[in-house]
Amino acid sequence: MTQPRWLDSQEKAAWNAFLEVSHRVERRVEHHLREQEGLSHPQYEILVRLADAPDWQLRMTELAESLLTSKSGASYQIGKLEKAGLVRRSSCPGDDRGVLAVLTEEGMATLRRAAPGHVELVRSSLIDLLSREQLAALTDGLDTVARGLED
Amino acid sequence: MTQPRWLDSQEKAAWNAFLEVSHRVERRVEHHLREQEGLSHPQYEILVRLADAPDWQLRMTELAESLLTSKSGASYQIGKLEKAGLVRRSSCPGDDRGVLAVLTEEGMATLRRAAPGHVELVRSSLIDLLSREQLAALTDGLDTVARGLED
DNA sequence: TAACGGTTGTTCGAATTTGAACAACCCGGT
DNA sequence: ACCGGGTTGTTCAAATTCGAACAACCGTTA
Repeated sequence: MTQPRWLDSQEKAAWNAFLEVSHRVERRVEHHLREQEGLSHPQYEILVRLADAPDWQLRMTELAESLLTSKSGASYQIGKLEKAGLVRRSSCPGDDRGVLAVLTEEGMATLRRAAPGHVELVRSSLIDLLSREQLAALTDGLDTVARGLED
Repeated sequence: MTQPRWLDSQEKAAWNAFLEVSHRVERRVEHHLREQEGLSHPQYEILVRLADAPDWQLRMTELAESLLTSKSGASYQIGKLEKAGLVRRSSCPGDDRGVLAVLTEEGMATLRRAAPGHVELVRSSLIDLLSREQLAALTDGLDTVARGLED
């Protein structure tokens, strides 16, 4: 077995900073959304994706892939949102296996109510902490990584 | 109420890239470690922190803060690692409330076994996907954010 | 049309995380 | 010595996540 290519100090710093920021930001967002509207971050993301989708609806599988989560996880959260009246399930025309998650008016209203506070938190957690140049450079790096990780 | 400062397209791109990369990388690391040595990512991080600490030991609270997790979460994972023989609990000299988590020889051996594969995954998930300049810029941005988020 | 492999969404059990509650302990001021 | 506020680690219930298993359905092929 060949010698592993250990991380040098710069690479270690990059990895540690990445892990730290990921966790801290995720934690902040989670707490804030919970206190604000009683939503979890996954639930908020579901509302956003449905609001952006044509007719406010998406197939369960599309939703799960978009959220980078498991099918069962998506099913669980949609169940929660359905009980809360923010989303309803609908049969899928042309495919009896399919299920459409559809945003309700109440779901859209909740999203509109939560969005300003959420955006402010995103700003204070990431965007506004960086200069325009830093933000552009960060995005460039993250985009490159995202492309490299596509299956 | 004033108009919220919505994110422009560049800011939205930054936020989305950040979320996507966070999730994808975390998912990759989790799966890889699980298959490799049967460790979760939190467990691996515990072993790393203990291995770096003087006498291979840390107070439970120090550990929890270092991991950016809750005290109960740290307690749970230390319990798992203790059952697996990779860590042992020890009383804390000079403070009867305290508990020291101590890395065992077996724990260190497991870490040494897991480290090369983990480093390779970190490279293929982030480090090696970027040029030296991109990595430096990414680290700069993340460090700035980390400083801005410190409590 | 019957059969086949592939897809879709749900359900289940197991694992994990969190915050609150709690008991035990520490320490500075009285 | 003794409060009284703060700290420490564990336990608990609740929420969430995942993958495997499953039943139902799809489209293609024979």
